[in-house]
Amino acid sequence: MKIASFNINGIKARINALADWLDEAQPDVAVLQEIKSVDEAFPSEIFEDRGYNVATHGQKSFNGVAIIAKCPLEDIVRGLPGDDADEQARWIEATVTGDHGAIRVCGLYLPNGNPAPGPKYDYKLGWMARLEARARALLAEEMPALMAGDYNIIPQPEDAARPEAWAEDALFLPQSRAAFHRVLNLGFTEAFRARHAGPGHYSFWDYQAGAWQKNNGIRIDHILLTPQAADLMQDCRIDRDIRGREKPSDHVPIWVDLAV
DNA sequence: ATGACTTGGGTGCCAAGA
Repeated sequence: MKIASFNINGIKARINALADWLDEAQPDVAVLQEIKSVDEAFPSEIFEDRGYNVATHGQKSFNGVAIIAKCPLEDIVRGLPGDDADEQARWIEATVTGDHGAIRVCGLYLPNGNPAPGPKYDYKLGWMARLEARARALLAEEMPALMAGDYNIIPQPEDAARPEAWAEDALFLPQSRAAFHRVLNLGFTEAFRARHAGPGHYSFWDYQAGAWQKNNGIRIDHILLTPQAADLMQDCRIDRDIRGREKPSDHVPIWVDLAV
């Protein structure tokens, strides 16, 4: 089962690029971030025409996440637990079942947090504390599960072409990275790093200042696997070339192949 | 050191992104 994550930076602006990617990559499941659409306006037909079931958790203008799957989406939950006052649509999860069993799939769009320090950074750290709580509960289930999405975290210096440029940024501050590693160290496997070592692997390139042409990228889209899911991993890749296409998102897809 | 792109809506500019 191929499970992908893709921050599409606006569903309306990405319909053609997204349709092309779906036709080629053929993920069985995908979590999408930054749909920037309310649920009622989400163009589900481009997915349904290709045999996907769709669940969205959107809001007006900003954020918004979705999950699509060629199999049924069961037990859909919208919103990250822990703060009933949080109105930002950044979390969705559902259970999908393949030929060899079920897996819980969580899609997330972690807050950017800039400028730091400030209220946006406080929100990021608070959100990550809630993520840690949900992560602990997932591990306690002792079943195949994953948390995939735009984490807005550069885990290590090798995950940025120019780490010095990010020293004061909310994506790379020690406190941000520590919060990410606290979640990871609960017992998750970071799928990409379990299979690919070394620098030069990125999932985001800024639209500005020729970042793509200079390969000035960062790796901020991640897939975290529970031990039961990690045992099933067969592959994990970043679809880098997507960034060079017509009207691209500033992120590219990352995906895992699991023997589910 | 600074600039610069792209998106959606609060529209002909603005906030937000990372």
